Amino acid sequence: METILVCDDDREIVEAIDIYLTQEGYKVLKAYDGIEALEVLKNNEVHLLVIDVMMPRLDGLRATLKIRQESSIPIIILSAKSEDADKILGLNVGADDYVTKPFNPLELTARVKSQLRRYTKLGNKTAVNDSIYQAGGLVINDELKEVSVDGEQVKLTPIEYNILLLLVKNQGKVFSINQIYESIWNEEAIGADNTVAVHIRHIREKIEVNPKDPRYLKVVWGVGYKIEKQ
Amino acid sequence: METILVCDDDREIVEAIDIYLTQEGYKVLKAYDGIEALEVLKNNEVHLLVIDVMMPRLDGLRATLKIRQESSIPIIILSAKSEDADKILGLNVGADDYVTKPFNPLELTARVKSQLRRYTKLGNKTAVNDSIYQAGGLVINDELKEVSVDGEQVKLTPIEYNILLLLVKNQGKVFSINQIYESIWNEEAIGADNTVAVHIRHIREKIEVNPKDPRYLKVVWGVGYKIEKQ
DNA sequence: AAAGCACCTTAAGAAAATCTTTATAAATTC
DNA sequence: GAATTTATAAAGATTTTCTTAAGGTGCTTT
Repeated sequence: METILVCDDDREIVEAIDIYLTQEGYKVLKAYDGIEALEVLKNNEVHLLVIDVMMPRLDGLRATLKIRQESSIPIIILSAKSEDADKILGLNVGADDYVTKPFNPLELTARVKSQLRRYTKLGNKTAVNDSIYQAGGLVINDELKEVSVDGEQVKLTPIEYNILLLLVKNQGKVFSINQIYESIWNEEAIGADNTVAVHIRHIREKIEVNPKDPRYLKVVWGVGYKIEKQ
Repeated sequence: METILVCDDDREIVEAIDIYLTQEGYKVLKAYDGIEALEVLKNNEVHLLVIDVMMPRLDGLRATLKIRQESSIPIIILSAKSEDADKILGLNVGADDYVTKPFNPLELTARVKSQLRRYTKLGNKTAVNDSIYQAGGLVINDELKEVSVDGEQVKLTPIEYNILLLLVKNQGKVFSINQIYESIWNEEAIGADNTVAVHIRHIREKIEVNPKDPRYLKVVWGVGYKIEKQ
């Protein structure tokens, strides 16, 4: 369950947002000015901050600037100030979203969910791309050593995995049986035809709907095997 | 330099956005309907998508739905439809932001920058932190299924791994041999003493400097085993 | 159409990895 | 000191994975 901090000196707004977000299954913490928000953030694991601009002591923009120096949690700014310049300033200061008052709480909720989806599920460029190789519905996560086809995970033996990874990493490129053997086993391929062919069969049994009519792992007659770009 | 795909059947809007984003130092690719956008995404590394809703062939919402199944890049939806229900639908379908037409290109630019900051610079709540268990120099990464001692990785068999994980997850707590058996094997522990003891020995051989004088995996005589909080 | 070769398939045999049991030694507790 | 618990090494058993053997099917060339 994610925890959301709502910070606004208008207590009615805080209560209203509390009701909607709690209904969505989130845990809601409250603060009524920027200093209090900093304190709550220091003592709790918070996954998203909804913060008003116009507040006593520390206003929302300054608080955002300070929080952004130490934290990467999503920040949604609320403001009665709807001039474009204010929005642009808030977004540039470090906010992920800017919602002008008065707002529909359902829209705010949808924006909260979108930010949390990004923060907790979708991840970012670095985390996502480095070790993921994809060919249509065939996905290999080389960090976790996991393979899935159309969302269903499949179990491969180590040699099966390495052959498939070689081909998915080099989509569109045809590898002869000898090339496959030498890449995976790191030795000269002498009489290895059948060994590789059996592994190919096993891979197809595991990733293809119909191994006799494969949609991923294709043969190029007289040349070798490939996985086509999807 | 990040690459942004702008997709709208209104070519003047595409050109206008191109000017502003290129001025900010981004590389801009263009598409004029959802099908074209999918094609560009397939053949290029794109870091953010700006996409209009109302387009021929494949509209922006359906395109977003499809793209989200295979990609986690930020998506900003543009739309002349400014009803709250439309915004909520777009955000729920998978968009990171929703901007209603007509829009100030400076505001759109600020929102683009905010989304890219999130995607390329700010960290996210990685699952990795949730899957790391540590007891001094003994670290278990349960997502990668990796164990290391003082920075050196050690190879454990599946049963060894599960026993160690149980104990590290519950540091300080003593588990009897029967409790260990029942937790790992999920069956009643009858005559299992020796089986568990052998695995304990093997674990110690792999993680301890001196298995006869273990610093992690301790016995509590007559009670069971534990890994102390370090 | 026939021959030759490449690819496909199945299952058995071999090898490797892992787990459990056996037998006994060492340590702890009463 | 006796009884019990824990520790240990190695053998035996089981499971998993890989390779080989044997033969079938499909494609290409003549």
